Amino acid sequence: MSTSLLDEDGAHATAMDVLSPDCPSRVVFGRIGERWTMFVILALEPGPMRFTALKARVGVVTPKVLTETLRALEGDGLVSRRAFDESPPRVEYALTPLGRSLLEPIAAMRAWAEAHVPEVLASRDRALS
Amino acid sequence: MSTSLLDEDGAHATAMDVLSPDCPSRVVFGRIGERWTMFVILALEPGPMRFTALKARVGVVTPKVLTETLRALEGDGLVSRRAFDESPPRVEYALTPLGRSLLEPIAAMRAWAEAHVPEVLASRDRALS
DNA sequence: CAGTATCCTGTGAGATACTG
DNA sequence: CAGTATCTCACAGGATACTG
Repeated sequence: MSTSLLDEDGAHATAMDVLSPDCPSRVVFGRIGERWTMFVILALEPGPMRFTALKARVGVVTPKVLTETLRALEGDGLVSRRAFDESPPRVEYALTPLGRSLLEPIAAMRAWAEAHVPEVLASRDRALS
Repeated sequence: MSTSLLDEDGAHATAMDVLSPDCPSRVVFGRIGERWTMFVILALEPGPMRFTALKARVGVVTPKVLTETLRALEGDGLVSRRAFDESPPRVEYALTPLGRSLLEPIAAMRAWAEAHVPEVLASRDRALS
């Protein structure tokens, strides 16, 4: 993958590349690894949303951290920020088309979670004994 | 999702649940958030592997961290550990069926990365100016 | 070979308070 | 309302050395 993005052969052929330090995959796995990214993206799924509403949906996140996350996602082109020149201020965050496209693989993860989390939890219980 | 795993309606209906503190999704997103999980799983894709070989595939990881990661994945039932009573010692790690099933959503992420990482990187460049 | 055992550090993230 | 500004800290993770 780091050497050939358009590689057309099977999964095994590119499996090693993801492990190379300069592989673009690290970008993705690095970003989704950040604690709040996924939640913000999922929270934005219904549509454009104001800061406070977003914060409420995400839950316990502090404004500082939410802002940091949003800036990062903006920088990645996954989220757009639109400020209206009003008083009181009004700002709307939304997923960009690129950001919306991430919903699909995230959905795959969620589907996996729904299907298999019970097994994982059972395994964890067993591990404790 | 936290309230109804078998919910059959659309994505929007369950979008909020993932944000609840007790949602099982957190288990997944929490685990994949750990820095080395994905890499270990991907590294194990080809088949059973010894500690040192695994370490070499994953790259720069230290033995301590690799061990921690493996123990966690073992606890989750995603990876199995098999020790042969020989000298020198020999241990083989492998994906369990459950662990192998995780390869699918991971593949979706990788596919997304392959398709869109250039856009993300371009956006980051723009953000720096 | 397959790990442990220590020690150490950066930083992601929380708490709290304040402002254009 | 939509953030900033500080301060603080746990802890994931790294470096290094050692062992059954």
